[in-house]
Order: sequence, then structure tokens, then C-alpha cells
Amino acid sequence: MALPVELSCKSEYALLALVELSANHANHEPMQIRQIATQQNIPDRYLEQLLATLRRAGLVRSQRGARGGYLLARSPWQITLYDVVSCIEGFDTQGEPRDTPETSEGLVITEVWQEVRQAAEAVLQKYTLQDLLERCHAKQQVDIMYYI
Amino acid sequence: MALPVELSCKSEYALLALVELSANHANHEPMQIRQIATQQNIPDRYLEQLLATLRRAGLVRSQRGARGGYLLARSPWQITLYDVVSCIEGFDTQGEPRDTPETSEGLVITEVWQEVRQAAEAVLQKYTLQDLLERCHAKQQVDIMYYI
DNA sequence: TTATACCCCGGTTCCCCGGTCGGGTTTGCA
DNA sequence: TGCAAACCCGACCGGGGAACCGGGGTATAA
Repeated sequence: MALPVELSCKSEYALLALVELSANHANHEPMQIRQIATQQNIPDRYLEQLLATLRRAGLVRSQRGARGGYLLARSPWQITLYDVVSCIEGFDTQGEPRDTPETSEGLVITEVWQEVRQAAEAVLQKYTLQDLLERCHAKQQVDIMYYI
Repeated sequence: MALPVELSCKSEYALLALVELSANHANHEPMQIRQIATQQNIPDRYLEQLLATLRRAGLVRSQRGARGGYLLARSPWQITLYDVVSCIEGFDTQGEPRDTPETSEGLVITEVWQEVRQAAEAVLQKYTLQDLLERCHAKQQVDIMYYI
């Protein structure tokens, strides 16, 4: 009965990696796991699993062999945060019937649960990787100005 | 770094119990744990712990001894679902410093995380126990009409 | 052909949720 | 005063998932 709106460390790692790939999207060269991992300070073997999940979900493409690595499958503005989080957290694949509440109290609560979930998802839907990237650049600008 | 918007089974139990207490709020007699547990099909020893948490948070009052039990500390329309979930899930007490992201990417993501959290909390804020109770009654009416 | 880098699968450690149990202490009532 | 009803407290446990680590296999560019 738990509501799957868990923005775990897992999702954050995935987003960090994808932001990194977004920044690298202009030149069409793949980035290696190690590169991303050291850049964003993520355990590389763990990141490998996350990237595999993202690949199976069709968000990134991989290139094997020497000089291989990962590429964004679509452009940064075509990937929403919801796309990322939902595939990592796996909460569009689980259309499980759940334990039916039966009582009217239980039904009412699950209705509210749904509403909470939708509110959370709406926020994730409205941001794309491009948005994150731009907000990063803006923040760095502020840092520079503050430094001067 | 996980975002604490977890509507677990725990919170649902707590809400079910509080709805039960809300329905019983008119006559100022306490309800026993066993009563609530059997009514809402919750393991009683587990419910006991949840009610203790709710009591420490000041949402319910307890009356000890024979003919004792639990009472709502405030009126049903004065208790929001946020009050309940936050105290059960314990996510206003944990103002832990978290691991600071340092990188601008990390900061941007935590900002989005905050926004998601606030969206979810806003939904929980706008409903009170009274609302749940009324929606329950409405649903039961529909059931009766459907039965006829 | 060989180094590189992805791919697959399994195991481990840790923590928390859901749930149970035993043994208190407090209180109402006869 | 004594008993029983009810709350209070802490320990414990099984299961599952998060976060990781390793080993070995496979494709590919140089």
C-alpha cells in the first residue's frame, strides 16, 4: 500500500549522470562510466547498473568496445525528470492490483494517496534535463559573480 | 538524500484509526485499541505503537485504566493529513544536515526535490480528518443507492 | 590480436517496515 | 485492598530493498 514517490539516492545518481551526458550531448562522442562516475562522485559499479536500467528504458544508448560509452538517446529537452525517476524507481511498470481496501475508509485514503502521487509526478513532468542544465549554468554564473 | 514523501502502510493505519476516532468524536467517550483494531482490521499491538506516536505528537489524548482508551486531542477539522503523516513518517523532526551536494548539479536537483516534496505536502495539508470522514459517508451513500 | 569498455549475474551489508512478544505500570471499580 | 482492564516500553524477528562490490563474458576500435 506504500505510495511509490520515493526520490531516492538512486534517482539522484541517475539524474546527475544524465545531466553530465546532457552537457556532453553537443559533441556526439560517448562518455564512459568511469568518466561520469568520477565527475559526479558516484560509485562506478553502481552507476553501471543504473545506466543499464536507463538503457533498457530507452533513455540512453550505449556503445561497446574501445572508445565506447554512453550517449543520450534523445535531446536533453525531450527527456523529463519523470521519465528518469519513473524508470529508475520502476513505478510505471508496477500495475499490481494491490491489496484491495474494501472498506470505504480505505478507498478514500487511497484516493488521496493517488492525488499526492499525481501532484508529485506533475512537478517531475514539467522539468527536462535541459532545464536542469540551464539552472546549473545560471547557478555557476552567480557563483562567479559572487567570487568577483 | 532520499526525499521523505513515503505514504507507507504505517501512515494508512494511523489515518484509519484517526478516522475511526473522528467518527466517535461526538460522544466524548474514549475508544479502546482493540475496538479500533478489529473495526479497521489492524494488528492491535502494532496499532498500539502508532497511537503512542500520535499521542506524543499531541494528535490524540489517552485515558488510562478501565474504561480508558483514546480520544482525538483536537476536532477532526483541526487535524490535517499532513499532521498525521509527518508525525508518523517522522519527517519534520529530521532536520539533519544531509550530505551537502557541493556541486551545482547536486544543488539544482535538491531544489527540484524540495519542490516535489512541497507539492506532495500541499495535498496533504489541504485535507482534514473531517474531509475524509465526509467522503467516507458520501461513498457509503453511493453504495446504498447502488444496492437499491 | 589486444586493450578497452560495456554486459550480465550473483553476493553482501545494512537498514527499515511490518509485526510479535513479554513484561511492566497506571487506573477504575467492586 | 485487590483485581483486571488498559496503556507503556523495549526487544526481537523476517523480509525486502537500497547501495555496493566482484568476476567473468562479449563486442569493438586500433
